[in-house]
Amino acid sequence: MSPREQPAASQEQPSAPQEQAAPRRRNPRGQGQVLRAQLIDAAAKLLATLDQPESLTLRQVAREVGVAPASIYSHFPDLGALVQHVLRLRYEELARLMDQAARPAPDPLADVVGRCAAYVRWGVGQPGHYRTLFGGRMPTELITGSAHGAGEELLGALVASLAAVTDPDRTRSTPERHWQAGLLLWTALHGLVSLYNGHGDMPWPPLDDLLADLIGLHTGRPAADISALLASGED
Amino acid sequence: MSPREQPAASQEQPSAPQEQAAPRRRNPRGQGQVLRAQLIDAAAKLLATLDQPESLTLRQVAREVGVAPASIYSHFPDLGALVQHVLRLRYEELARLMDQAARPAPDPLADVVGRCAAYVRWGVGQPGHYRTLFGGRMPTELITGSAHGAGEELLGALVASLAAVTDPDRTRSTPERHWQAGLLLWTALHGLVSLYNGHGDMPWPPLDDLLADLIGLHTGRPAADISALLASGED
DNA sequence: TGTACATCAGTGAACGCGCGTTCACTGATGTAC
DNA sequence: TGTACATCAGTGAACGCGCGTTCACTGATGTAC
Repeated sequence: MSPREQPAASQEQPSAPQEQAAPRRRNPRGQGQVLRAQLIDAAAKLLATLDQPESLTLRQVAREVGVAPASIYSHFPDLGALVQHVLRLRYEELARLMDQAARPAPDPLADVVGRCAAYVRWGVGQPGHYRTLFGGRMPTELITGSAHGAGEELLGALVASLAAVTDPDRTRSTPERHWQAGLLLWTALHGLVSLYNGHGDMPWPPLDDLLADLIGLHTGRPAADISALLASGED
Repeated sequence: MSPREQPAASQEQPSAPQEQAAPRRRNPRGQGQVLRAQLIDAAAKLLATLDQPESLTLRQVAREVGVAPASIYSHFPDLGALVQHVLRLRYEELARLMDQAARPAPDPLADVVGRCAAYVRWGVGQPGHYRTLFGGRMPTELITGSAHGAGEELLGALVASLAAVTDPDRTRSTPERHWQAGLLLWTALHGLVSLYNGHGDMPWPPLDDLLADLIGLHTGRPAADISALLASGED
């Protein structure tokens, strides 16, 4: 993981997609869903880029695509629906990355380390998306409210993964305590990502060192073992 | 700590301070600073109450006090300066509460437990303020940027407090590792407050149980000891 | 003791802006006869 | 093979709103002479 890079600030300049030249051609007949995909891409890009993603506007998305604001209504009832769609995609992406990071794991510790590392790396790599998903009121209304429940899936997998390390044969503790331990691990990961993203000016140690200590505390394993697994799991 | 109470939602109804009756009397001659104090109080109340405190507007503050929007400019150059002032007060309040919670502590463990409990209780008691202080970009610009540095004070005290438990005679570890451990404790506390405030719909265990486990992990002490200290430290 | 003046603590109207949303429309393309 | 029509994929102008900020002003109160 790189020591610390500025998260591509550029708040107020959406890069002016096509200023005056090439004023976007209307899609041909059966291709209405092309704009839909472009709107999703543009909203995703803006949510990832803006450092206050909650203030994304419908007109910003329209400008980014190069389309009239009214055109969005042909594809989404309002901006909320578009953002909700993007968040669902991001959520699925994160859950998939975590599962993929865990799948090749040769043992339970590597599994939980893989999941945690995937979570933290995704979070610090896309601060805007992370903030939109987990930073405030949005997720409750958009994700859980949409009867999707990827949040509980993600957390459930983490709980199981942690329990497999701390209580391999599930005899030492109760499901309630496993849940509580997994929840606590999640809050720790969230706190790390969230403060790291928001307070870049502080003197942060390398993220992998913090992550190794963090996982070490929650699993009861030596941080050195975790560090080795983290290093082997880097791209 | 109470099991879980709704954080006084009421987003769009600032309680209509004085609808038509009693239209606020101008302050007498030397009392110009009275409005200043009222503006600070109103901004503090709104920041604490709104569940998206970052979208506070100058006109909302003016309405809350019952004053013309332009009147604010006599006391603050803009809304940012007013918010900055409020945040500084809240920050000092939090730091003071943490110190007070630690002061009567008979031993290092009670000291760190007192500090953590004060932090978490303040955070879940005033979600809006917590979010404004620690939830995003604001603190960096407003607090640290204002050459105040209460953030580092708060964190520094926590680092020292934790080190007094894990390394009483400061021989087992280095200042760098103490710093890293304290920082990790802070991120854990932040993650707990932040997710608890933002995801009230999840099945949360009692906050004190989570806090006891959390401090237990970071100090290496039994959670039962922490629980006892937490219970004795309640109001 | 009276009075002109200065100052204080705001007010009220106006500005220009970006916003979400609506509505009638437009022009290209496919399809029925 | 031609032509009227339907549909698709948007457009462009307008609306009303709340916002930050400005500017000339107002009315009460203190102060100098």
